[in-house]
Amino acid sequence: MAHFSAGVEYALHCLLFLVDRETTGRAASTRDLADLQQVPPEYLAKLFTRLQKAGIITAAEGISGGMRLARAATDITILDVVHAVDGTKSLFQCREIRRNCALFGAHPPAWSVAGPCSIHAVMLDAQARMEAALAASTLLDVAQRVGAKAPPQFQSDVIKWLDNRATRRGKREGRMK
Amino acid sequence: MAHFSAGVEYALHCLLFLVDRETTGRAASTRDLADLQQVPPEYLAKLFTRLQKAGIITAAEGISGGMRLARAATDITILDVVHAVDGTKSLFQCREIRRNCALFGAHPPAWSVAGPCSIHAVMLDAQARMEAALAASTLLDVAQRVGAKAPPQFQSDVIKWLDNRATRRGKREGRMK
DNA sequence: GGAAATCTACTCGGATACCGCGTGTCCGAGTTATGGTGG
DNA sequence: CCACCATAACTCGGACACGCGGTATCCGAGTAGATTTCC
Repeated sequence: MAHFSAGVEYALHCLLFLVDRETTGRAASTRDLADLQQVPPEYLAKLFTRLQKAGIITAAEGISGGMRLARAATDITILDVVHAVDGTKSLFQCREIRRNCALFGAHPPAWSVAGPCSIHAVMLDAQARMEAALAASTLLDVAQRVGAKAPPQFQSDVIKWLDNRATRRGKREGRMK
Repeated sequence: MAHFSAGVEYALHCLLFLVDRETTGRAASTRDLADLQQVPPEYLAKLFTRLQKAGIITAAEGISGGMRLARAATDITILDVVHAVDGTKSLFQCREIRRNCALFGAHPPAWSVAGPCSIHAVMLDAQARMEAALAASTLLDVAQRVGAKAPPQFQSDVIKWLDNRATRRGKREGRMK
């Protein structure tokens, strides 16, 4: 399958909405963000705890709690989010086949295991270039590219949609004042 | 787990031995290559059929058959092998979450799905840089780096080991002339 | 001694079993603002 | 009118079920060289 999990995609899309939401200062709950994008709410909640541990978002508990960005959107790279959600897993897991050569017997000679495996080195280089590309774009970069495609009122529509759901919380059924 | 399968590692290590073997011109059987590196023989055989379909190696059938490189080692990149074994799978599988926005209802507007998803675009760029790195090193590059670490007689020892196993094929037990 | 049959080991391809991990769900615990209630 | 309590909805964390794909194994079919057998 793909190297990056579905959780990375979920998290990134949510964070893009949080970037827009930064202007108003209001927090957004995981349930509302999940309903907004039709993704499983409990699964999303689990992802957000990882984002919080990584210092990308801050969570407010209680009935009017929710998530907001922990630092400026220019200070959060795509790589940060990937690492927070998926951990720092590597593209290639070297099994040190070089030490299994039948000519060596039980104990491979020192020269054969000195330094990194040459195949592994190529893969590590490829991974480093990939991560450099992910570290080069920030949340704000992507959010602006999305915002440039949407019509002007779309962003405020989303803000209204989230605010509407947030303000009718805790109210008794049908007794909104 | 890791993005590149274990098959990629098996195949690359085998191909490195085939590079050394190119000088003598003799083919190497998958069974011998598997025993040389302690990897499962049947699994390796399956990998080699994929490498053959990709035009990386040629196979000779029959009792004294085996594998050899289909073209020069300078003409086979690491990316070629990865694609032959794992197929062209992508780092990131976009699920088009952008079209699931609750504000859209059943049919998302045209502007929301125009062009590639912005998150997907970042991932595609990262993947392109990774693949460029893998396409930059050839089998010969890696083989030379391995050969530089090994003592001089090691390469000939491997050739002798493989030749020894190849020549005692088809002979009746204990009746080698 | 030479031709035919047999045997061995190889490549090739499909079917299948196993198992770990990603994905998703469920549940309980602790927390905070709101609405209702009693003094 | 004010203090207090119950409720709703939130975050947090662990446990668990499900399904897919990577890994590995097995088996049968076809092929080519070495050996044996037979004329």
